[in-house]
Amino acid sequence: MTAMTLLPLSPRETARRRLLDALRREGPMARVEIGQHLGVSPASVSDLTASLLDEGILVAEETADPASGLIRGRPKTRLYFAETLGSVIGVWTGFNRIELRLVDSAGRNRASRHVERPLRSLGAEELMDVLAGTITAFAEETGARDVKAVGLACQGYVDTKDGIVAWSPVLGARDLPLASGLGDRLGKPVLIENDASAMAFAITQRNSDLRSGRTACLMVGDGVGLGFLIQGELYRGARFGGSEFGHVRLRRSGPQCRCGGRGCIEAYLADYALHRDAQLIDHRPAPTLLLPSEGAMGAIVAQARAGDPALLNLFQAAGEVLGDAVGILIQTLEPDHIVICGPGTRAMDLLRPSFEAALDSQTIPELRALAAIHVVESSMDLLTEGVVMQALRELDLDLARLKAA
Amino acid sequence: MTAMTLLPLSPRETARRRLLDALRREGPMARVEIGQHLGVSPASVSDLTASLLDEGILVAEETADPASGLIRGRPKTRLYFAETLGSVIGVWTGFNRIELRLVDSAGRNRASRHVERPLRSLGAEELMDVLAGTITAFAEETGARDVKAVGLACQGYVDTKDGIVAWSPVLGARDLPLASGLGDRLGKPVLIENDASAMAFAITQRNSDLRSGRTACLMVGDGVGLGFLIQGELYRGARFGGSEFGHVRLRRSGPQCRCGGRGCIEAYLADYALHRDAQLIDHRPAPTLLLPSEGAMGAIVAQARAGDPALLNLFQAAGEVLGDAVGILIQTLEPDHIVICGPGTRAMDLLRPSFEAALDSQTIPELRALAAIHVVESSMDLLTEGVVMQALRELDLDLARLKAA
DNA sequence: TTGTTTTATTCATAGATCGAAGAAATGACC
DNA sequence: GGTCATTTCTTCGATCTATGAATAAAACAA
Repeated sequence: MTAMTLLPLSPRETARRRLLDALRREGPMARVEIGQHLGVSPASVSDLTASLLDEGILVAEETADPASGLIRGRPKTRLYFAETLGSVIGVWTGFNRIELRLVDSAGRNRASRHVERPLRSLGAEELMDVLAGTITAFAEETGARDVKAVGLACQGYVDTKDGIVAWSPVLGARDLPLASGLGDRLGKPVLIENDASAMAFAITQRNSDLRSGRTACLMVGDGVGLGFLIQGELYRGARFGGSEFGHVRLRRSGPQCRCGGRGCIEAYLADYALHRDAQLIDHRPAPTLLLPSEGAMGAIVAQARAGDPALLNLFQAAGEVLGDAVGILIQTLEPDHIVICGPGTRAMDLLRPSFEAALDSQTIPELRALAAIHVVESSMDLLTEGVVMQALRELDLDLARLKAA
Repeated sequence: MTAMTLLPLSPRETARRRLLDALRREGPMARVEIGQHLGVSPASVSDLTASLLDEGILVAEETADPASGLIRGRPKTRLYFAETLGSVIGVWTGFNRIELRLVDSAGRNRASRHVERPLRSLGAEELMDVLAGTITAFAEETGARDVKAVGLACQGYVDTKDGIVAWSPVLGARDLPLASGLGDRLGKPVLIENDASAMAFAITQRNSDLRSGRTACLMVGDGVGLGFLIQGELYRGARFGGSEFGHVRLRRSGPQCRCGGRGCIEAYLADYALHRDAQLIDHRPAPTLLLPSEGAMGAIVAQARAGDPALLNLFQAAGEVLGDAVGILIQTLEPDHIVICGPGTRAMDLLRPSFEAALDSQTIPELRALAAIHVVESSMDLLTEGVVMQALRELDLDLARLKAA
């Protein structure tokens, strides 16, 4: 699945996308409501929905809206995605874990699962075999019928347009044509995306405030990533990748990072880093870079909350790095919104004092005041949600172009 | 002059702007050439140019293109800006210097000048009186007839849309309504812009490669600023300002910066910083934050090139900071082009070894390779060129809307 | 049955762009 | 000098998108 989103869209395609996006976010709507929601005339909505009904993408709901029982006038006929359109699978690949999600064409969750599986040591072909196998097994287990596309999110610099992983610390890959490799194995279109971008997309889809202006979503979890959106659309750098902000070096000789460098933001804040450093405090065996379980991370956080001074130091240092990172974002991009998200927010109470001190100490107060900072508690499955939404959008376009041809 | 550029433009206005921009960049062109240049049909060009000729913005050249003497067929009639449209003044305000430039409506330079004048100590009203006086005097000296607008660039966070300087280290201003204040005094529309953004705009207007994709222009001079462009249009943060990348803190307890903080990028790289630190080496009197003359800076560079070890250390540290700064830009924004520009490039030979070492040591090689780094030697007068171009663009829009009303 | 109200569609219009046909202005050639 | 070829520019009709206004549709209310 070449990400056609990134190529210029015709006015019709843009309008169509806006309509379908709104329906996925808001649920079934009548034509009038769609018009009001999008700021478009009823005539245009009628025209657009006529094509979409004709193509079988939308269907009119049989049952009337129960809430409208008391109002008189012609009842609304709400429109929604046809059940017969099939489903889409979203995947996230971490250092040693694969998360999977099955959704229908409306984006509603049907099943989700995760599998523990180290991926770093695998060669390119083996990696793609394992992923294809895992996805196929998931589809079979869940009885997924008619899977139309697969979306996959992973850490690293991902060329979403051409479907190539240019660089990834968790896959150990260089210029890996993952989309075509998986696509060939599965016989379906595959869209790939940077994981922080995927989560940022999911979060902004859920909050309309974050879709206007500029929103920087800093995801803290397995790694640290940045998803940056301008007017609700993901920012793309050279080769249409996202950002590798997590691998900005903040301290010249800091702890080891998965990328091979030292002192990266990620090397202080990511789960693997906190877990490793907590192990070192207890003089445990050689640290690994594996993604620790949520249970293990919860134990560390609980121990810190209980007052363990060494662990408190760890979180204090991490909070300081987080403050420095957000400070750089503010002074560089001056976003309207900064969202701190991902599993790492579980320890936000421990991070916050040093986070705010570091942030305030290095930003110009007038500029600091312009950015609203949101903390959104979100787990890894928001990643699969984000990438699945993107795959659905691409599918919408494919269907339109299929009809046109 | 409320910067209407930042409000959504109608399709007609967008087409009109693209046409006039192309004419200013390329010089007089025939309609066919414009069509080829912009990728637009001859019919559309005819339509647009008819309005522009009608409005008196463009005129057809009387003299035929001498190069086309040998070719047969109907000769081209080249179009260009009417001489009668008046002129525009561009201004840059530094810490203790004002640069001025007068251009005609085609953007051609007519006169330029600079004035030494400390501005930091002035109050808001006094500052605007001084600026208005300087601009009026410049207009009189140069015999500028019919000045239609003024563009002013300065350091700091500038709300270009509403014409307010939200924060500026050189003006000591907070939320200063500079555009309206100057506009009232001069009786003309005034556009204000961050200085690094203005220079970035001028540089990208001169090089078409830099107008596609994402271009980050790091200006090193009186201060350090970032102008970031996406597809040739300036990136705007919250409140429609640019970036204050120069005040990103790189070293936790580095040298004093004009912004009041310590260890900012600017505090190592700006002319005032290098000059101050060079003075300190020689145990000269208390350092000031004044902008040193080009002569003084040239002397320091010459002395370093001659092998002065203390000065070489200074430039080595500055180069390292430059490398760190560019590294952050690459990993955060992954631009297609990075331009290092401004008077600071005069010492690029001294900066380069430590610059490249620092850059390579902290960027992921695969990502580092995606960004082309350009060094553009450019003096302060490219700043006034940039802001004058922007004021001209606004004027184009004003004229169109005047006719429409 | 006849209105009233709200929803949805149809239709004519406006704006923008384009391809193709035609008009204009010149040199080439006999 | 007259005709033709060639290139530039304009005009005209067609297409596409979006809209307001008029119309049709589907209910409830009296």
